[in-house]
Amino acid sequence: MTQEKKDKRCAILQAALEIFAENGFHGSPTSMIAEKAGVGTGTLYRYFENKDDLIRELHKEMDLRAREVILTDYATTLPIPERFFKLFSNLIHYTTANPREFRFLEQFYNSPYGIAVRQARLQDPENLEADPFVALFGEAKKEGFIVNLPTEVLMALTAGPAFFLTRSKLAGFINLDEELIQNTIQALWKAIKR
Amino acid sequence: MTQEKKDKRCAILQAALEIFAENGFHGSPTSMIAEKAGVGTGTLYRYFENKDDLIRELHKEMDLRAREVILTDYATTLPIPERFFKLFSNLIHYTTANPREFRFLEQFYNSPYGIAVRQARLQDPENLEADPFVALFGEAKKEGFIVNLPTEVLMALTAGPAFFLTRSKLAGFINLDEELIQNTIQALWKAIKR
Amino acid sequence: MTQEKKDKRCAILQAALEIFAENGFHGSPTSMIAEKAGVGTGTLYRYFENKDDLIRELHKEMDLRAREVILTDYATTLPIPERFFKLFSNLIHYTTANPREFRFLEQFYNSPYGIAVRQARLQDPENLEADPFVALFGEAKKEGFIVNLPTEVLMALTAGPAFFLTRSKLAGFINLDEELIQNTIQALWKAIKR
Amino acid sequence: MTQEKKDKRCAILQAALEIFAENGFHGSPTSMIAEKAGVGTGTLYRYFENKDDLIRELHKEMDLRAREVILTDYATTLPIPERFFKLFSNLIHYTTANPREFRFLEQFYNSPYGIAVRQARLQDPENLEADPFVALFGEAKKEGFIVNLPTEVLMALTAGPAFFLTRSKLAGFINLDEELIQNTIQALWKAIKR
DNA sequence: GATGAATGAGACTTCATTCAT
DNA sequence: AATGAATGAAGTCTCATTCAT
Repeated sequence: MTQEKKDKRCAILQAALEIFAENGFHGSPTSMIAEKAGVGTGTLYRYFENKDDLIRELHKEMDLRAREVILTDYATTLPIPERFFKLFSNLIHYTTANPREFRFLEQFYNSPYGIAVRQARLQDPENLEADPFVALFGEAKKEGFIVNLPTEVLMALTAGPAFFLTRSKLAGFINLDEELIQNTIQALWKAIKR
Repeated sequence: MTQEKKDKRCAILQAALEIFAENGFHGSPTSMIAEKAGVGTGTLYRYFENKDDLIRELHKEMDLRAREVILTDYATTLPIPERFFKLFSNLIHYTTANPREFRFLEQFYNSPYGIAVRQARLQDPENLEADPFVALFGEAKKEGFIVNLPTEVLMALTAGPAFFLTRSKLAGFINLDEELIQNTIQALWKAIKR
Repeated sequence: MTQEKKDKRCAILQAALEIFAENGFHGSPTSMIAEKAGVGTGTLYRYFENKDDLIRELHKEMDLRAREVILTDYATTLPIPERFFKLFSNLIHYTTANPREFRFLEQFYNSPYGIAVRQARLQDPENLEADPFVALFGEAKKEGFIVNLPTEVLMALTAGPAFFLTRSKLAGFINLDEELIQNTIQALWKAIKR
Repeated sequence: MTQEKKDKRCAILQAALEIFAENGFHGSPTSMIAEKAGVGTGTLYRYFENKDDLIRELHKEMDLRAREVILTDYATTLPIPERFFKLFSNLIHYTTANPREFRFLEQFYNSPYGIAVRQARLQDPENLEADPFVALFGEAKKEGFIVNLPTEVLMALTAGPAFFLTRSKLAGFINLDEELIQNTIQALWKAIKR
C-alpha cells in the first residue's frame, strides 16, 4: 500500500521532470504529466497540493539526488585541490549526463520558487555549512589555497562556468570530451588559486 | 506624429521589459503590459504582430543597447589585457546597473527564441566576428595571451561568472563594490591567461 | 457513464444546431452554444476539438439523419417515376418539417467546409454512387425516362426548386400544403422527363 | 466635389463587393475594404453609417445593376415564351459572368438582411409588380401559357435551378456552355408550361 | 472632409483544480 | 483511494467604430 503510494508519487515526479525539462513549467499541463505518469488527473492532486507544490517537491528530490551524485567518491579527508577537482568533475559530468535534471534545476532556480529557496538557504547558516561547495571554499580559504574572495564570488567563478558550459553543450554549441572537461576545471582552479 | 508613434511603441517596450523581468514571459499577459504602458490592449497589436513578435523586438532593442554600453570606451587598438578588463568591467557594470535588462536578456537567451538566435549567430561567421568577445578571444589566442581553449569554453569561463555574479547580486546574495568587481575580473583573467 | 457522455455531446450538438440555424456560424459564439446546452464553456472542447470540428461533426450527424429520413419507404425496386416522386416528396417534407436542420445544412454546403465536402464527394465515384439522387438520375437516363443532361444539371432542375421553395416557406413567403407539394413535384418531373 | 464624393463612395462599394464575395461578410474587416478602396478607415464611416449599412447599400446597387442587365433586350411586347427565354438567358449569363455579384447577392439573401428585404418587398404590391419575373409569370398565367401555380412556386421552379446551376459552375462542379444553358432553359420552360 | 491610430468588447481556446462516482 | 469529466477564469488576438488632428 505504502509502496504503491510511493510508486505513484514517484511516477508523477518522473513524468513531471521529463515534461518540465522539455516544455517548461508553463508548457506542461498537469493533465499531460498525469497521463505520462499513467495516473488520473485528479490523482496528481492527492499526492501534491497543486502544481506549485509538485514543482517544489520535484526540486527537493532532484536537489537531493544531485547532491548525492556530486559527492560520489568525495571525501573531506582528501587534499583540498583533489577535492576541488573531484567536486567539479562530478558536477559537470552530472549536469551533462542528466540534461533533464539540469534543465529542470536551472528553470527552478531562475524562477520565483528558486529565488526564495536560495534566499532561505543563505539565511540558515547550518544549511549553508552542509553545502559541500561552501564548506570546501571555506576550508580552502582558511588554509590559504585560494584567494580570499567572498564565497558567493568563488561560487560564481567556478559554478558559473560549469553551468554555462553545460548549457552550451545541451544547446549543441560545443562538444565536451573528457579532456576538455579536465582542462576547464584546471582553468577554474587557476581562477581562484592563490 | 511619427514621434508619438515611436513614443507609444517605446512605452509598450518599456512596460514589457519591466513586466517580463518581474514575471517572466508566461506570467505577463499582454493586457498587463498594455495597461502599464497606458494604452489599450488592442493598441499593442498595432505595434507588434503578436506577443512573440513583441518579445523578439524587445530583444533586438535590448541587445543593441547592451552592446553599445558594453563597448563604451572600448578600442581594439588597446593592448589585449586592457581590452579584456574594459570589456568585462563594462559588462558587469551594465548588468548590475540594469537588472531589468539583464533579467530579460537572460530569460530570452534561455528560451526557445534565444536558442534559435544564438544558433543563427553561430552559423553566420560574419556575425560571429562582430561579437567583441569572440573577436577578443580570437586575437588573444593568436597572440598567445591566453590558453588555447575553444571560444565557447572561454566564454563559459568569463561570461559564466559574470552572469552568475550578477544574478547573486540582484537576488541580494552579495554586495558588489568596485573593488570586488575588479578582483573578480582579475580572477577571470587568471583563469584564461597562459 | 457512456450514456451521460453521449447525452452531453448530444446536448451540445442540439444547441449548436439551433443557434447556428438562427444566427449563422459567425453569429454563434461557442459560449452561447455551451450555455444553451447547459454545460460550461470548456466542456464543449472536451467533445470537439474546436468550433470547426463541432460544425463538421454536426454536419455528419445531420447529413446522416437527413439521408435516413429521405430514404423512408424508398426502394430501388420501384418504377423510376415512383422513385422520383417518393424521393422528392420525402425531401421537401423533411426540409420543411425540420427548418433548423435545413438552414444548417444550407449554410454548411455554401460555406468553405461544405464546398470541400462536396468536392471530395464528387471525386470519389464510390461515394457518388451511394447518393440516391445521383443513382436515380443515372438509371433514369439509362432507361430513357428522362432527358440526357449532365447529372449536375438534373440536380439543379430538381433540387434547386425544392430548396428554393423550402426557403420561401421558412421565410413565410408561401404556405405549402400537400397538394401544392405534389403539384410542384409534378412540375419537377415535367422539367426532366423525356 | 460631388463627383469626388461619388467616386469615393463607388470605390468603397466596389472594394466591398470584391472582398465580401471572396471572404464573406464576417471575414471582411472594414479596414480591409477601406484599404482596397484606397481611402482611410474612418472615411468609410462618412459614406456609410456602419458595416451593416454598407452591406445594405451595396445590395441596393447590385440589385439595381443586376435588374438592368437582366432586362437587356427584353421587351414586354414580345411573345411570352420569347420573354421567358430572354429573361432566363440573361439571368444565367449575368450570374455566371459576374461571380462576385452573384456570390454577394446569394450571401445577402441568405442573411438576416436579405430575409427582411424580401419580406418587405412581398408586402409592397407595387414593388412586386415591378419585378419582371413576377410580372411575366402573372401575364403568362393569365394568358394560359403556363400552369396555374403560385408565383412563388413558379419562381422556385425557374430561378431555383438557375441559381443552383450557377453555384455548381462557380464551385467548379460543371462546365456551362451556351448549348447547355439553352437546354436548361428549355427544361425550365417544360416545368411550367401548360 | 479625410484620416488612421486608438480602443475595448468579445471571440476562441487552454488548463489548474474540483468533485461526483 | 482513484478517477477523469466538468468547469470557468484567464489568456491571446480581432475588428467595428470613434475621434483628435
